[in-house]
Amino acid sequence: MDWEREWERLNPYQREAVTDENKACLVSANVGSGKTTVLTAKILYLHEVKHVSYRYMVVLTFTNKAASEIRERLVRADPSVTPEETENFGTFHGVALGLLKKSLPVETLGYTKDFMVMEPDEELELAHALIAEKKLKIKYKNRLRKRLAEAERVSAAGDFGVAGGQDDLEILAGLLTEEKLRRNKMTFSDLMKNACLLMAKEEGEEERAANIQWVIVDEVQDCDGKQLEFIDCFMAEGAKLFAVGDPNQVIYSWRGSAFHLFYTLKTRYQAAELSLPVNYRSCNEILEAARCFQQNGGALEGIRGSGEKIVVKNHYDSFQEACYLTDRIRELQKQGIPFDEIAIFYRLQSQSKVLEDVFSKNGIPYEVAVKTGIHEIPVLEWLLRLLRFLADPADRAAAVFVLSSREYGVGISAKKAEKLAEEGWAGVCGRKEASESGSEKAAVPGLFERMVSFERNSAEIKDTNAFYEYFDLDCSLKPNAASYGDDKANVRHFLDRMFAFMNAKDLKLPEGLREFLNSAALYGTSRELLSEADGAGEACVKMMTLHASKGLEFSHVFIIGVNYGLIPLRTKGIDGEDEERRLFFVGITRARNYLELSWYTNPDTFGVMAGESRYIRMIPSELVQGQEPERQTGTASLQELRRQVQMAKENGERLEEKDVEKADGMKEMEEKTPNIESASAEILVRHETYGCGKVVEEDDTMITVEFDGYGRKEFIKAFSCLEILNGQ
DNA sequence: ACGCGAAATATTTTT
DNA sequence: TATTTCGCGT
Repeated sequence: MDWEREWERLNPYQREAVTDENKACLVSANVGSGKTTVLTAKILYLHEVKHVSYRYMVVLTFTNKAASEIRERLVRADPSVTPEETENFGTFHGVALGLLKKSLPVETLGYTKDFMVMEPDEELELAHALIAEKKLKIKYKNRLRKRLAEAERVSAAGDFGVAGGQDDLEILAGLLTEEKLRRNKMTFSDLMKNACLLMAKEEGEEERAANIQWVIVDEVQDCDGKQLEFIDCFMAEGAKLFAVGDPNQVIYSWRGSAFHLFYTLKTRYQAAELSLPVNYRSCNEILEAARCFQQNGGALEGIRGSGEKIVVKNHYDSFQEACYLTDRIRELQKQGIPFDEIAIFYRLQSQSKVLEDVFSKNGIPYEVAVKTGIHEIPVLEWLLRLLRFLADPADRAAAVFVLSSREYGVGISAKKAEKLAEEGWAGVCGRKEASESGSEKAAVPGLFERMVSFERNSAEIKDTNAFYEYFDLDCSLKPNAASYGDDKANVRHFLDRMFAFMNAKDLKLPEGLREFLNSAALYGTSRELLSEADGAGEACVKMMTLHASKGLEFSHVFIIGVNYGLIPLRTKGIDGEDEERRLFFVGITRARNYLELSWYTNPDTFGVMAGESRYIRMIPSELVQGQEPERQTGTASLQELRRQVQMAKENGERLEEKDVEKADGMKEMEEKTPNIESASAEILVRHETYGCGKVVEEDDTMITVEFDGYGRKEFIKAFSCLEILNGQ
């Protein structure tokens, strides 16, 4: 490979980081400063110049996406790398799983080598089953997942008893651990915990860990305690550390990432501190604005020069905004900006709904960045349970789910399925008594029997078709159902993936299935497991939360709802507020060329204040291209109509609109709003389900509409989806 | 089983 | 600030 060429591309700061010789080196990498480039270059440098085998490096990332990006770049620069050499390149959890499977003595903890990864939903189900079985008293059962995670963090931090549980949460946690061990399963956090535990033990460590000479970490600022400990295990064996991260992009501290992490690492390993100040991504105006939200004082230098000013806009409400964005995106597209270079960021997932509605009505192709995982597709969720049962016939909950599923099961109640599963158990244990409960079995189609006898027959099932036919899946997927086509495609695609995985690893069915499920648990959120039918294709406008925007970049970025109460979100303490600021920083630094911020005059969500967020006023005005509030054309929302009426009436009698400082702008507006009936004789509206109707009464919060055929209906204004028909 | 006041919680999400 | 849930009283 051509190391010289790679070297040429680096700036002096990047070079310094790549060649750093310290035992531990912490690189404070600013946004858009070529973090991944440095990471890849470091790996290549160690290999090419220092002659360190890839095998002696551990490369840790937070997400699968980051892991595959590094691997891709590595292969591009050095096509000779093999997957075997880079076994320890991956996510923290992936690498931990690999170590546990290959070299760590899991037996000493009571596990066997073929343990399985337990997905979060499975753990939650198990917890609920245990609560029912042991009659535990647990408060806030619907927030159990959060409470358990919290309890685990607290106990990991060593504050025993501080949790001071008023319920049986701690007992439950204990039982859960026991049960997981009994079932030979580990959750994501168990993977980290157990890997640390076993690596810290002395026996056998010299042979294994002493080989690791370098630990290379991406996005260190997101590490939690366990991940830090994992790194520490390698360090204890004499490995060197090269970690890259950005303290300004700590936006997941609510998930347990340690905020003082840079400081901790610096003192623990006397790490050298370097920085990558040069931002290659954004134009000056955007960087200038970003600096206002930087908390960690490192310099942020741009090299791109000036571009467009930042645009700040004010919309009446989110509906108006969505209409405006529709036009704006069309306009941009006419100027040659492709859809997939445009992104819209917001604080809350729920904010995407209005945009989705308006965009799909107006034919703007969009994609909401939600994790389109397996679990959101019912048929795959069902299949997954089936596979889980096949991998572990002791998993009764999985069997019950499969059989009693309304959509794909055999149409029996959960209770009956439970009973059957229990009897089936007896059947499996002592097969001779099979004829005993003949009447029960005859009533149930063959699905269950096939599930139970799968293990015996699995050797003959070598591909998707064989599997599909063995279970007569056409029968389960119900050819008459509307979703049959999609379901079948999804199932077959998933099975294809499974068999491809097994063939690639040269595994047969029973073990191969377990391996595949483990891998699906860790990498399953990626789109690869889903059918290509949905997703792939034309360029789309991307819509996502500010959190989800981290690590991405776009030419044009719109951040919407920059109001008090949303950005920043109303938070508990000062530290939470700091994180909101970092979140905003992350958002604005995604933009390469154009950034537009908008806020609502009349937010339609409770708890959100009218008026621009303090954050907008923190941006120096010379960077901002001022803009008058947009006058609405075309379809008017109810609120907009009200505004127009008000404007007409108070013509000349100017409102004190300069008084932006006031947070109670919304209240003020409502007080000054005249009753709509005094200004307009008859207003016709349309409702999604009731059709057309006439407004008969309206006050500040409620509106009453008379519909043909439905009579009078009352709506709360903030929630009503009424379209004005004669608003102009 | 139901009603009431007090208390707690809300948002972001990868593996 | 609004909604949900808990726990205690009937």
